Amino acid sequence: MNSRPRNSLKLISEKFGVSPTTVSRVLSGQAQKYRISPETEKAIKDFAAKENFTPNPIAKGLRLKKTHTIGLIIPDIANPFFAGIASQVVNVARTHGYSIVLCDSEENPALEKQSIELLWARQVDGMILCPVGQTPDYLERYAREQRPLVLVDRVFPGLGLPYVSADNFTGAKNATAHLLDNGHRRIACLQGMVGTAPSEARVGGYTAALKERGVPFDPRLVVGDSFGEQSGYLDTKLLIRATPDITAIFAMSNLLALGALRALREENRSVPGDISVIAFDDQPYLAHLSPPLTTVAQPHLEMGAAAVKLLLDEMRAPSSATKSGLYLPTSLVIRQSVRKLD
Amino acid sequence: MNSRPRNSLKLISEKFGVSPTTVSRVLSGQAQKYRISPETEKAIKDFAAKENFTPNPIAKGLRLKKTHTIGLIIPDIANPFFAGIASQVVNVARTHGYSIVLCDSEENPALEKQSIELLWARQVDGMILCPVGQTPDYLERYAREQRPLVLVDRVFPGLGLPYVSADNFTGAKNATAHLLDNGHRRIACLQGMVGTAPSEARVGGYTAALKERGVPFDPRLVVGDSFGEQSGYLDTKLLIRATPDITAIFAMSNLLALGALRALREENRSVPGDISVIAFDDQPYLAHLSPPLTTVAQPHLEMGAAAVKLLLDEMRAPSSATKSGLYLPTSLVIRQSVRKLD
DNA sequence: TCAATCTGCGCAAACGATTGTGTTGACACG
DNA sequence: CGTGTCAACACAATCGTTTGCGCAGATTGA
Repeated sequence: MNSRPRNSLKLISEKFGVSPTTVSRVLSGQAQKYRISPETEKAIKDFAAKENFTPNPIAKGLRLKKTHTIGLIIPDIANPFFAGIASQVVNVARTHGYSIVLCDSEENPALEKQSIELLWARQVDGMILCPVGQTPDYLERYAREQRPLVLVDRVFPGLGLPYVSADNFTGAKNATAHLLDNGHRRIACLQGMVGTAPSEARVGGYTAALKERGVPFDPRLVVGDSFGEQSGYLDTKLLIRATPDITAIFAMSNLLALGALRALREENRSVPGDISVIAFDDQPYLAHLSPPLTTVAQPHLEMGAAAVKLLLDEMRAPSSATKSGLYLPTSLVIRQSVRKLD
Repeated sequence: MNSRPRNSLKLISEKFGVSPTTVSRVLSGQAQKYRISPETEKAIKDFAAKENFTPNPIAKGLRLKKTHTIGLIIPDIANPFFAGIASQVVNVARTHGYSIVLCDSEENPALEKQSIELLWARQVDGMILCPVGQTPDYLERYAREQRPLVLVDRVFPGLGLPYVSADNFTGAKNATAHLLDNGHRRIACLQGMVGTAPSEARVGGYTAALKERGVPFDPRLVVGDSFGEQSGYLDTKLLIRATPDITAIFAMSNLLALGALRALREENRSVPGDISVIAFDDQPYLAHLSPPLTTVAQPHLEMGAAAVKLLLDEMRAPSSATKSGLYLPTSLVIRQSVRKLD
């Protein structure tokens, strides 16, 4: 009733009067190495093709201790940024013969840790992780244990784990420079979760640009503590009350920008008439907002692809000398949310 | 070097001077059923907890022919609609002890078929599929083979497979009625891929609403053949040339609406001043467009959750009498893209 | 005292592949 | 005729679990 016999090496071998060994060797292309006769080989191959039989990966996994499976942990797969990463991870992995087991940590460090353990227990060959929190703690252990694990986006350099991230520093620096070029001097900065590498790097780029132009840095202009829409909304509201002289807002995520727009609309500030806005991370719909938003585009597709490739390297070489991090360049997409001041 | 010994029943059993059988029974909660002494039980349990050992799922899968794994095939994980479904699938599956193997068919029927085969070969216990094409052909086989498989969104009723979808008919009907209520009579309809259930149902709802109000149906007003942005853009362009008297556009997807907006902007038609627009499928950013778009919200989170539950049912009951389909209600989200005509 | 019952486990065969090491029969060569 | 070579495979162990029986010793009842 519940049994779905399917095929197996044994079944096939009986059908041809040979041993499972022979079938296995034929199907793994070792036929001539083991001098299987061409007739036997052809018969078996034809049959396998007709039934499109593949040796059971579970049994294979048990024997070979390789599951051809990669774990992927994402803080929120419904977030387009991460969905984009995931899509490339899935596709590149597939072309290399790997399947993806997907976990969603729901922006929850505890669940993230749990998922990591789950995936290792499930014998994945390697893992790609977009960490959620600030504290790597247990990640360090995996680094020591030499497990194939690569970090994406919210990376932790210095942990001894390979990682790939956008060049947040330069991206933010260029965006800020763009605002400065357009005459803005009082530029507010809606940052993301403090302590995370992307947020720190972006704020770093922001201050670097200011310093380069000799514009004084005002700590009151750097606000926020989350990448979410709520935070963008609230902090923008507070901002235009506390420092009404700002002429531009640099929102360090997509959602922060949306929140900012909502707040500005409620406060009857026009964009870019009264206040210019730059977002971080491009998404198709940003072009359709009112106004179309200027933003720093992250190469999130490339990030996903790069992560898989780094991981594959890591998986074949038990662990080369130093784990290399990878920063991918961003690009400034100029639309219509920045006004030129005179 | 490559060997990661880890733990195993055998290792643990040797540590406690018992047999692997005993350890297995303790860890699967069969201790008293097999009269394992409380001391032995506790010792083993404590050790397992400390090392947080779990019996190797691969070996378990081989023995039990159950992998506690569900396959999920999505046409495009980067599409927020599908990403939303996926997020719920992952989460609900997790709470039931199942992991998700994710495949992306890239809107490609051939790749879809290939992915299905891959997943079955990988011994998934069940599968959730968002089909891409119009022709079910090979799906029928799985229905006959009684495999646990549930369809989502682009469903095929009458195939003998359980499915879950939004109530596209009623959703479209209500949206059209909303336009009619606002005085619109010449309502164009940007449909999706013809032959797919969602598109047919939505067009069905549209015509039903017209008929109910006695508004004549004009076939020239129903155009398009894809859910993509390009199609929305192009067909809108053509539409306002061919039938300039339209006062409203019902775009039957998100992306179609974006395309329509782009075309209308280029043609200098204001929304909703000159032309009203209703979209299908709500996404957070629609509220931030100019103007905020009125749309038919699909319960895509619920759809994902329902799919998993249907699948779990299917997996425990080899196959009850008739496979039931499930239509989840939509809701009309009224924003500012529909103008009241007088 | 002997059989019956109970306690507390162990044996060994799967599950479906992979692999190092045989084994067998045919043929060649000297 | 003896031996060596070669073609064409087969054996059996192994990966880590689960599970239907089975079994030895202790206790109990009559």
